[in-house]
Formats: sequence, C-alpha cells, structure tokens
Amino acid sequence: MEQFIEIFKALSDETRLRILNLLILSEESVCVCEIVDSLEQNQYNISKHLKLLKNVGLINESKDGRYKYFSLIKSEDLFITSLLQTISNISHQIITEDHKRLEKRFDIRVKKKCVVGVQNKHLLSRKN
Amino acid sequence: MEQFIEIFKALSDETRLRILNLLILSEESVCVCEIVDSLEQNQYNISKHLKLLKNVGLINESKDGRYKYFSLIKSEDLFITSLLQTISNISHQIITEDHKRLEKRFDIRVKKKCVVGVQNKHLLSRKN
DNA sequence: TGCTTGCTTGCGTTACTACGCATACAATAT
DNA sequence: ATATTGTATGCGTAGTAACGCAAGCAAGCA
Repeated sequence: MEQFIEIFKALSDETRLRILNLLILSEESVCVCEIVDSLEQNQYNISKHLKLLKNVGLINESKDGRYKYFSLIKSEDLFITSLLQTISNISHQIITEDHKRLEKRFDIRVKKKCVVGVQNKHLLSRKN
Repeated sequence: MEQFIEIFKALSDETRLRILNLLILSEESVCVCEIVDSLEQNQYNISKHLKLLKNVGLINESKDGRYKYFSLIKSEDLFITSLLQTISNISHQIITEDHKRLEKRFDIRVKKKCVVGVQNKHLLSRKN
C-alpha cells in the first residue's frame, strides 16, 4: 500500500500537479529551466519537486550537456495510466497559463532543444 | 487547485484508501461499525477519517436510528469519476482481506441493515 | 585553469496531520 | 429517568514535509 500512498502524496502539492500537467500537455521532455519559467517558481524548489516525482516513479530524467530534461513515465500499469488520465482531467486557469508560458519558452528552442537557462531571473526569490 | 490538492491529500492515507475501496467494492452504504470491523481499526480513528472523506466530498453520510451509514458519492464530474476508477485499480492483499471481512459482517445484517455494533471490541485499542 | 551557468542538496523553521486517550453527544433500551 | 451503545471530538505528542537560504557539484566557456 505504501507505494500508492507515496504517489498520492506526490500529487498533494500544487507545484507538482502543475509540473505533471505541464508534462502531460507538452507530450515531450521539458528542461528544468523551462519548467521554472513556465511555473514562475524558484529553481531549487522545482528541483526538489522533480526529485520527488522521479522517486515515486511518475517522471523520467535524461541529461543532455548541461541541461536536464524530464518527461512523464510511459507505463502500462493500469493504476498509473488511469491516474495520469485523472490528472489530465484537472482543469484550472493556472494549468492553462503554465502551458501558455511553456509554449512561449518552446519558441526559444533550437532544433527542439533548450538553449538558454532560466529567463525570469527576477522571480527566483519572489515570495508566493 | 486547492480542491484537487485536498482530495489527493485525502487519498494519501492507508486507512482512507481502504475505506474508499471498501465502499467501491461493496457498492452500497456501509455502517461505521461495519467499517471498523472490516478494517480492524479503532472506532474513533475511523470516525475521523470518515469525516475527512466526507469533507472533501468523496463520500455521503446517512443516518438510520443509531447507526450511521456511508457511501461513495455519485458524481458525474469527470475528475471524480476518473479518480474513483483509479482507486478501484488499487490491487492489494489488504484490500482483499478488508472486503472479505466486510462480506462476513454483511451476513449478520437483517433486512440489509446493520443490527449490531463493533464486534472486534478487543481490537479497539490495539497498537498497529 | 579559472569562471560562469545549470542544477542539486543540506539545514533550520514553520505548518500540518495521524494517532491514542479521554470525553462528549445522541439514540435506544431498561 | 437512567443506563447502554454507537458515534464524534478536543487535546497533546510525534512525525513529516514545504519553503527560503546558502552552499555544493558538474558541464561548458574564456
């Protein structure tokens, strides 16, 4: 049962729900700095949330040069697929706005790769 | 977003996942004492968990004499139906055993109604 | 070889939550 | 009316988790 609980705990956080929805909607690997810019949050917190999501097995990690990319896991497990379906049913303005910002960030990409770091640097230490 | 988070928090607890699966599998209203006996947990904790599940809108409450019954909400909301589907995909021995004990408790019912209180009284203050 | 940049991690603080215990409330039975 | 039984709740404690800050690691560039 512990595994299921860990997964639901991972979903009990707004930032992580936003990250997951970002990855669901984008349908491709997203760079850490692109997530930071899309969610307008501190980089170190995004990092921590990504680590947690990876630990419970919901996302995958890959590295390319100095950039790190994350993507949804591809699972055939009934629980997981059903859960991701559920998460994609979350409809909220915040999710929509995150996705819009990600689309804009994708425009900066070159050959489908991230080429710049965090852009909203002035947001790095803002209070929420 | 808060609403979604509250729901996932509600699912981040073994006892509550067990209660929900019990209600999903039984497909009818279940009395508090029947839940207590099925899960072999303290009555006051079951009560607290039921209250929380009700507060986030996942279960309904009804009263009949001195017995209180709980059942799954019937929702047409896409997120909720998808979520309940997901929860029903949780497969675990504990869930199976809970359900077996509930079936046995149902045998004691008269005219589909609960007629006795908590049976496993010796378990009321056991340490888990 | 430094230096910058992208990302991660350890620490202290604060806020929340589950549990056990004791008690309280509510409905029936004697 | 009082006792009993089913259920709920307030309190104290302990464990957990998110955040901001500061420092650390790792890859590429000057």
